[in-house]
Amino acid sequence: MTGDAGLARLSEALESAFSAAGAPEGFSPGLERPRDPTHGDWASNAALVLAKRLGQPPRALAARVCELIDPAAAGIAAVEVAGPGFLNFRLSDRSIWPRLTEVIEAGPDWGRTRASPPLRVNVEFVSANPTGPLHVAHGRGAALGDAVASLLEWAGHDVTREFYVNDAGRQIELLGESVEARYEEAAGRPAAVPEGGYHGEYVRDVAMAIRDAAGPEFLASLAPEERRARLRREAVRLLREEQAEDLSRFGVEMDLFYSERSLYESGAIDRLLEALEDGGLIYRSEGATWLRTSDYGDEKDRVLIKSDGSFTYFLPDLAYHLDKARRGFDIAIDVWGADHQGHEKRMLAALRGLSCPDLLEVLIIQLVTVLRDGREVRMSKRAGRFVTLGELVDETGADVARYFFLMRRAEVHLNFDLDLALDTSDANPVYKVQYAHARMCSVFRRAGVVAGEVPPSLEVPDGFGTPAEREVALSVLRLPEVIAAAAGSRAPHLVCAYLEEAAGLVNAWYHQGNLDPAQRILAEVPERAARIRLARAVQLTLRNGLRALGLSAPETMTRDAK
RNA sequence: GCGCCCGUAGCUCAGUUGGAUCAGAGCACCGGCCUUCUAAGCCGGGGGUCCCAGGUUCGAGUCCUGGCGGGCGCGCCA
Repeated sequence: MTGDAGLARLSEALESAFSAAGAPEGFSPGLERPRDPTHGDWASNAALVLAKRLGQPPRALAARVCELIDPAAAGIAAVEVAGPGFLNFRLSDRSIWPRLTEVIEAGPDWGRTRASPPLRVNVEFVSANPTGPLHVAHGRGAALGDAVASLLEWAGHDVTREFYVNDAGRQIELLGESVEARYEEAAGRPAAVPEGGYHGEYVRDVAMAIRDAAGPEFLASLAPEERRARLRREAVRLLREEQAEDLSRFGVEMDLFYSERSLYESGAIDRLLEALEDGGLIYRSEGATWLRTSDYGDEKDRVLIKSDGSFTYFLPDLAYHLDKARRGFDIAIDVWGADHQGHEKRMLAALRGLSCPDLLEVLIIQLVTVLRDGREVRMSKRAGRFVTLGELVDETGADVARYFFLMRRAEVHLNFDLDLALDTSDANPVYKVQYAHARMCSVFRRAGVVAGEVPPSLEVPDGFGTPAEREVALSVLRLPEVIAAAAGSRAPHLVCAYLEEAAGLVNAWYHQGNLDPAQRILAEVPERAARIRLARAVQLTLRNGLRALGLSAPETMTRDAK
């Protein structure tokens, strides 16, 4: 829960040095991590930023700050002026070890930070129509939404995971008619799936399941209207259950499934229409009722009530989003597929018109292409032919599928490479990270220690045996800031990149022992206890990083016989 | 035609909030090492006009403008 205490020390020492050098009140020098390790552990460009204001050459200013900074207070071993006026800092090894102690003490909470202020955040994702199984695109939304939610929790916010169920409206009617057609067919009566209806094989399965559960005589005894209503209701219920089951197997647990139908029943839609009427935000034209979204940034006004009297999708959806504000959420994050991108402007505009300008944040995720043997696996929703999320999880496992969905930014088209996903070597980034974690656990078993009982702090060693060891230690310390940054920018892929890098450093460190047995973690040398503690710190870091993304961190992994 | 997203190594992509110490990773390829602290590795190497052209700046892969190329969306469907 601590953030980075070592960085805070350096930051304070640097600030007071700048202040003594004549920096204006309230100036806080920036610190960043240089890409090039020869530039030290931390660097500041503050002298360049201030040079003009203070009327001094950047290098001279930097040199002055160099003299003024107190190395002991800052926890640094060296500071130097570089290039046009950068300050490069090298942390002292003695200041790093106590921070590893903090990592071990934090244990399962290592990586969590406190948010100020903590916000109530609603993350809405998947929200698939209950008209069929979830497919791979839903999987990407599920992985991303759940990971963003989790990262926000790790960053100290209060999060609700929510699925909006479109259990009303035209698509549900079509589903009911499609199921009815399959039911009639099975009874030997001629019937056809309606125009725009659902043709997938699962529709037949659903129809049969309902018939068998209710008893064929019972359904046959109902009046046609009643039977259709029942088939529709039962189909929605079954498909919702199936979706929830698929999500659960994928490791996603929703806090709330919010029913669209409930908005009609609670009167929320009527109240919204009244409020819109009173506010003069709607008008009638060509027999329809329109919302003045173009007054608030949309390209054109949008229909809420069609000329046949039925509602568009937009009306209940708007009522739903207003309800999120009513329930007290500070932020509502919606995860939408690229095909819904056109709705973003109208929803933001409508909420602006209804005095909720800052509520909604929309994350648009681009499409997913599944590749097998380097070729695209073609999908067709109309023909009901697609890769379902369930099939994907069966084939790759939940961890692999989730990781592959998360490792790219949401804005880029995703190529899901099934061949790489099924590779169990370190070439597969998921296994690379999980293996590194399992290796550390193996070291504990070999040493006969229980991971949770590794003492956080014995005496602090003077330094690190090798540069590889030092790099691992510094990498470990970055977890909280990486998670907080990923949460802030709603970008789980930043955590993936970090974990892969950390795993690479761990592997390099570990494999040194193969070349030189004295470098093994468990070598009988004085450094052994310190190395076990570093192994524990890195194991916690990998595990908590994986968990913050919603993945597991196995302690043992069996490899398939080759 | 309009809107959103993308364009960086052979391939897949990172590059954090408006820059500096930014030409990067993984895979593939080539060369060397290891056969283990179980978990298919480790080290090194080649390879790039960061789509193009302007602009802002002391400084642009990053910001602005205009092009070009690709994806998606533009219903009183959801």
